[in-house]
Amino acid sequence: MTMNNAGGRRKPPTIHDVAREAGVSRGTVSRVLNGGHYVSPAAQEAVNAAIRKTGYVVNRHARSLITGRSDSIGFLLTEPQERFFEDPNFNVLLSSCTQALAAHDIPLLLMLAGTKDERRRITRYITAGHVDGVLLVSSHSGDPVAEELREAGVPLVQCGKPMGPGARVSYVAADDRDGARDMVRHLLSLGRRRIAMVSGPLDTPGGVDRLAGYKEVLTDAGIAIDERLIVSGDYSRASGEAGAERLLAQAPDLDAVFVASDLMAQGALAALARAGRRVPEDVSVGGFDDSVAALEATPALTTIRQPYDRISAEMVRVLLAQINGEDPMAVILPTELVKRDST
Amino acid sequence: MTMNNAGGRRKPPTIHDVAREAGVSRGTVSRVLNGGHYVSPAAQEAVNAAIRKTGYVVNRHARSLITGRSDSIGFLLTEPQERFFEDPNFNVLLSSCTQALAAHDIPLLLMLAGTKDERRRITRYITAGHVDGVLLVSSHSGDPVAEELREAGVPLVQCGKPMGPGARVSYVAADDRDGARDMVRHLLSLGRRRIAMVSGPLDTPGGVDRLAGYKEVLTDAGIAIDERLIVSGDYSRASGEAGAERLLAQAPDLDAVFVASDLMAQGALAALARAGRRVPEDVSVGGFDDSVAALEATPALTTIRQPYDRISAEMVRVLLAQINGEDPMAVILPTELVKRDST
DNA sequence: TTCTCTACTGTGAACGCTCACAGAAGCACC
DNA sequence: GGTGCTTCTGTGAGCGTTCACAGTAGAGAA
Repeated sequence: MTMNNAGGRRKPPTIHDVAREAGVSRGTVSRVLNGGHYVSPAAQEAVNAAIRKTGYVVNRHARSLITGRSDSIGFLLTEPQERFFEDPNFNVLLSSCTQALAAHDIPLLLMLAGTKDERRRITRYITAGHVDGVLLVSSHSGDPVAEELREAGVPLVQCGKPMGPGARVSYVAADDRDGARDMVRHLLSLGRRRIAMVSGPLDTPGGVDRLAGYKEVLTDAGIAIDERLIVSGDYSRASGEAGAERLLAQAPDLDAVFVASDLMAQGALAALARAGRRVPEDVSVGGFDDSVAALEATPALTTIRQPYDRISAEMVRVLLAQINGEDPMAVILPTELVKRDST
Repeated sequence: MTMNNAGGRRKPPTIHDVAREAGVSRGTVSRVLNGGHYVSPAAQEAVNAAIRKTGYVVNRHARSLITGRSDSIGFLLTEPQERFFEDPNFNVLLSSCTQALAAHDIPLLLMLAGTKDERRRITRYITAGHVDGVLLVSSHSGDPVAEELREAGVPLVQCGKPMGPGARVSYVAADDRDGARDMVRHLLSLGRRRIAMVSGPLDTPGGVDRLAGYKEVLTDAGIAIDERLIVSGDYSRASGEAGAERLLAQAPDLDAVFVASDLMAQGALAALARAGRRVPEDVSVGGFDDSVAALEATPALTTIRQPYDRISAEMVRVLLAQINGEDPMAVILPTELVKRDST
């Protein structure tokens, strides 16, 4: 029935047109549009018919001007774009956030701000009020963008723990330290004693916490920390490969490697295979994330599962709460050890 | 100097506050904001100082309400999300579109509408006027979303030729048919005569045109078309692998395969290797796209380069022109044969 | 002087919507 | 018959901008 303005040139109908068509006032149409409370069934019906007939779509600019809301959420990624495409975690996180927002009928806008220039443009867009809140993903979590948005009063939830101690910013994260503890305990239970680690970047809480969990369990077990058994990478596959090579050179007697991400673990497996070490016979390998990278690896990776679906759901919940005026909060979710063939 | 509203609770300053602070009228502030023509240097200066002092940011909702513009562009992808992450072409297309828009200081909003539900939500968001125009990427190019947006009068440029014949919708595409011709001529020049093809989906113009180019060159060379040498896939790696296996079964005497995408070609190479065929000695393999998949393949793929940077630039140019009231138009760009190790 | 032109500035009226308020109608209760 | 309550409806104001228009001042030409 939307036979009009096929060319797209004519002005779209306004709430006024709908009101006239339905024989009611603007107020009544507005009430129907926003939930339909205190509207008689007859009026309800008439308005809906008029909307169908005119092909009316609400002008969100006009609405936002009054309400101060845009009813949309931004998913902001400040990583370089290649990382976004390389790391399967983003895929999972993105689709589960989309799903969580779908329950509230809110569209998700993806914003890739890998370059400085783009970061500026996107920040301006956000602070102009085009989205009600932001789900922020960035591994460098002392991110200036986060600070800028927070200062501008934009509701914000970060994925992963931020670096600074007392920053009043919401975040949702898996319990990195506890996950690391589980993995190292598992490796110990297999009889391994020369357990190496490829950690994440040490300027991020995720990198620091996983390493801390590793050291804690070893110390508790009476095993001295050997710095030759520790290197760090940046979560990319290539850095995992390089890290494992370094470990093999520094500590050829290692009998297990705990790698702080599945993608890095893939690289490490490649390096071990090249060095002639059999996994899991000679060396046990543990990953972190439980992304598809863990399943695609040969052998399939034993890893620590990050509950991405729950993380997304919590991020959305916290963000919406904050949009409604609640205070920032932190949520830490438990991880789970997933045993496969690499240990 | 933006010391105010750190908590984000106080109302942001309006153009009125700036005007008062600078001792001028709203009109003058507005003029400074929009290019600064017909404003005295003194007023210019005063307004800029007032903006800095108050931390004023223009309210885009109010602006958009009047101008009918939002100064942002949507990049809409109606593919399933996995495909987006798998196919390196999207990465390239996306970043070059971002770059092309950056020249106009326009932010790009990425919208992934893989599911029907999400498609509805995003379509509503777009038709409500939240973006000025849409760059649409979808291989199923008779896409109902395109039709809906066109009907709603939203400026739209599609990447790749749309399916329907006379639809008045803008698009930018590489010359698929000509690219295919180049590749098949190249294979012929190497002395190959049993040239097989893994085409794209035959319900898309890209799939059809590349196949047409293949048939045309063979026919011109006096070689009869053998249907056993032709299968089709969906551009994914897996479908390329399956396609090559089918070809090997149907026509074991093939001496070349032209695969309609690099990603599928990767799969085909895997299948050929498993069957013990050496590339390029026993079988020459040609791809299409020249994405990173072509370089990552072993051996490196000879392929047809799609000029993604030019495609993006043209998409943006055509879209902006259309936003400014110009008529839809089609742009076809030439491809280029890139010789590497697989032929 | 007077007129015209240019450079600049201020003002009211929109843009399309929501929100608060006032008012009407119907019903029940004392 | 008044009073209070609930359900529904219409109206005016206002959100923060831009835009068209009117108006001022100064320079140069007649």
